[in-house]
Amino acid sequence: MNDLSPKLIDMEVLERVAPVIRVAAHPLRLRILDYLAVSNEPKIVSDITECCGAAPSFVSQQLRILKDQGILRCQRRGTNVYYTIADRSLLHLLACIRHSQGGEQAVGATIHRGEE
Amino acid sequence: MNDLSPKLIDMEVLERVAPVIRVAAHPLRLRILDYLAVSNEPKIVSDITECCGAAPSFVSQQLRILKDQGILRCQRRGTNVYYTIADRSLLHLLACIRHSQGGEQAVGATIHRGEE
DNA sequence: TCACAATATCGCAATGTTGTGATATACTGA
DNA sequence: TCAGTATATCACAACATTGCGATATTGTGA
Repeated sequence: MNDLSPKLIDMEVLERVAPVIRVAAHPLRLRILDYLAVSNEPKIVSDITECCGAAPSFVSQQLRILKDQGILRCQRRGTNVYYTIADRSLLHLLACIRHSQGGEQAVGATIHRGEE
Repeated sequence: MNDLSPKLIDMEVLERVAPVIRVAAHPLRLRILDYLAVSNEPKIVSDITECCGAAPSFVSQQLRILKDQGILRCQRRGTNVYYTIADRSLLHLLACIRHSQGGEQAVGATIHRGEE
């Protein structure tokens, strides 16, 4: 009943954060992030595709979504395209998931907006 | 190229976690969670509705989604229904968002599956 | 019992997401 | 230049989500 609005997170902030969270809300995209995080180096699309066990075109689409959100960055070298994590926001989330694989799970991330 | 699959988070786990993250990927639902977290006590639907500035029917639907995922719990008392946080998984996420309102933002959560 | 307030559900149109297969583009080496 | 490999885009059907207004349900107090 009493007004808590000064304590609440700005609706504007929530609206900015929600799409980033949405990007993480898909098993395949989480897998891509996890793979790139564990690899700790740029990876080419065919490797990412293989580790996902999904159709290349679908993986490519998901890579684009992640890139458009600024989570990934890519660089072409010859016929290959290397993807790497550009925004480490969601890594905390992955770490939490990993640490709780049996029983309770965790999700944690730090969403950077703008520069690193 | 080399096989990192033993280090990767199980696809099964990612598939279980993704829907919970998805539930958080909406500004209104984040607002509801934030409001209940800050209030730190059960709140009735009309209060939640007011703090959301959305149509009652829509808020009610979102409350159901959160309840169905086990994030919220509710209890009717007379003509009112009190909602409260049942699963503190996503609170870490809210805390991270709050701490980074200006500049970089953060998302963090611990997803409990099953009992508290 | 009835009017009323609080909440929930329904029905629906608009929009977005998922996943596939076909096709296009970019680059390399022969 | 051409065939071939790697990646991206397109078109599309199936399905899910968003958000609203109308209607239903639940419980209270008169």
